[in-house]
Amino acid sequence: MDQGAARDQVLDAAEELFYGRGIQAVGMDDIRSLSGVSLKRLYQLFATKDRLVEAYLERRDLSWRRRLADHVEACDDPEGRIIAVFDWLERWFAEPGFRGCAWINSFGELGATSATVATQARRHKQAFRSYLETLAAEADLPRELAGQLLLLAEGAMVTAGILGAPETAAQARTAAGLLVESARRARRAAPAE
Amino acid sequence: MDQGAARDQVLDAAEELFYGRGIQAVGMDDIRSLSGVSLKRLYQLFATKDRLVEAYLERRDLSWRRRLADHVEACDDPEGRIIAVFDWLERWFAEPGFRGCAWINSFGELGATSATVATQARRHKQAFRSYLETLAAEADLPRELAGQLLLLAEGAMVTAGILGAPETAAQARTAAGLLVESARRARRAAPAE
DNA sequence: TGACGTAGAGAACCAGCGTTCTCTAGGGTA
DNA sequence: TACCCTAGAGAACGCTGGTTCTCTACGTCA
Repeated sequence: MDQGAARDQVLDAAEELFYGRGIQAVGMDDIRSLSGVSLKRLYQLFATKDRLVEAYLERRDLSWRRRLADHVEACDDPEGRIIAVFDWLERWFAEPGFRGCAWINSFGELGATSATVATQARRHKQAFRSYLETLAAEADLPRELAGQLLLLAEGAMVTAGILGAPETAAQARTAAGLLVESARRARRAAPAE
Repeated sequence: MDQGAARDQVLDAAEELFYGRGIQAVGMDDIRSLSGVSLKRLYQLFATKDRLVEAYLERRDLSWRRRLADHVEACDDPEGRIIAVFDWLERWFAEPGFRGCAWINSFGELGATSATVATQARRHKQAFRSYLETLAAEADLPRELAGQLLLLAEGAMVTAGILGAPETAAQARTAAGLLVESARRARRAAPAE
C-alpha cells in the first residue's frame, strides 16, 4: 500500500469515527484498527492526533462544500439556487448516520481548548456564509439576506441533529422562501437601494 | 457549611467550568478546587461525574428559561413578545464569557456517547420550542411560525458562538420580524385557516 | 477527660490513551 | 546464502482523571 492510499484510508476511518462518536471518544488505536494502517505509519503521516483532526476537518470541508455546490449548481434559476441549498440540507439530514454538523459538534467539544478546531470551525462557517452571499448576489438580492439564510441553515442543522426531526429542513426551506420574497419585495420598493 | 450551600457551590463551579471549557476538559479535581468542597462531600452529593453533569444541565435549563421568560413577559404586546426573544438573545450574546449554547455544545461533545447529555439537550430544545409555540399562539399566529423562529434562534446561537459576531442577534430579530409579518399577512388572507 | 464519629486533605488505585520503542519477519541484494 | 533495511504488531511509557481509601484532626457527648 503506498503513501497516498494509506493516507486516504486513515482519513476515511477518522471521518467515520470522529463524526460518529466525537473526537475525544476516539483513540488513535481505533483509527488504526478501522483503517488497517499501523501506528508507526499513522504517526509518519500525521505527527499528532491534533494534526489528524485538522486534516479530517479540512478534507470534510472541501467535500461538504463540493457536494452542496454540485447540487445547487444543477439549478439554473438564481433564486431557485438559494432554495436548492435547503433541498440539499434535507437530503443530507436523511442520510444514515447523520449526527448534525461536524464543525458545530467539534466546536462544542473542543472550541474552548483547541485553537486548531476553533479555527477550522470558523473557517468553514465563514466559507459557507460567503457562498450564501454569492448566491444572494447572483439573484440580485441584498447581502443581509445571506446572513438570514445562514441562520436558518445553521438552525436547521442543529435542530435536525439534536431533535432528529426530518421535517426541519422543509421548515427552513419555507422560511427561506418567505425571506427571499421579502427581499425581492424590498428591492422592488427601493430598486436603487 | 450545610448540605444545601455545598451543593450550590459545587453547581456554581460546575457551571462556570463545564460551560467555559467543555465537560471533558474539566476534572472533578477542578470542581473541588473552585468550589472549595472536598472530594468526599462532592461524591456524597453527586455519585458520579455523570450525575453532576446532569444536575448542571438541569439547573441551567431552569435558570436559562426563567431569565428568558422574565425578559419576554415584561412586554405586553403579543407580537412584541416574540421579538423580545431576540432582544434577549442579543443581550445574552454580549455577556462576558459567552461561548454559545450549553446544550448545543454538550450535545456536540457527548451526544453520541452519553444518554444523559443527549436527553438533557433534547429536553431543553423541546422546552424552548414549546415556549415559542406558546408565544405564537398568544399572538394568534400559526404554529409553523414557532418552528421557523426556533431555527432562527438556534442559528443565531451557533453563529454567535463560533463566529462571535455580535450583530447576529439583530439579523435574527430582523428575519423574525419579516416572518411574523408574513404569517400575519397569511392569516389575513385566510382567517379561518 | 476520654472515646467516638465525622469531615477534609491528599495519596492511592486503576483504567484509558497519546506517543514511542522493541522485536521480529520478510524481502531485496551482493 | 548472508546481510541489511523496512514495516508491522504490539508492548511499554508517562500522564491524566474518575473514584476510593487512609490518616489525621477536631468537635461532641458521656
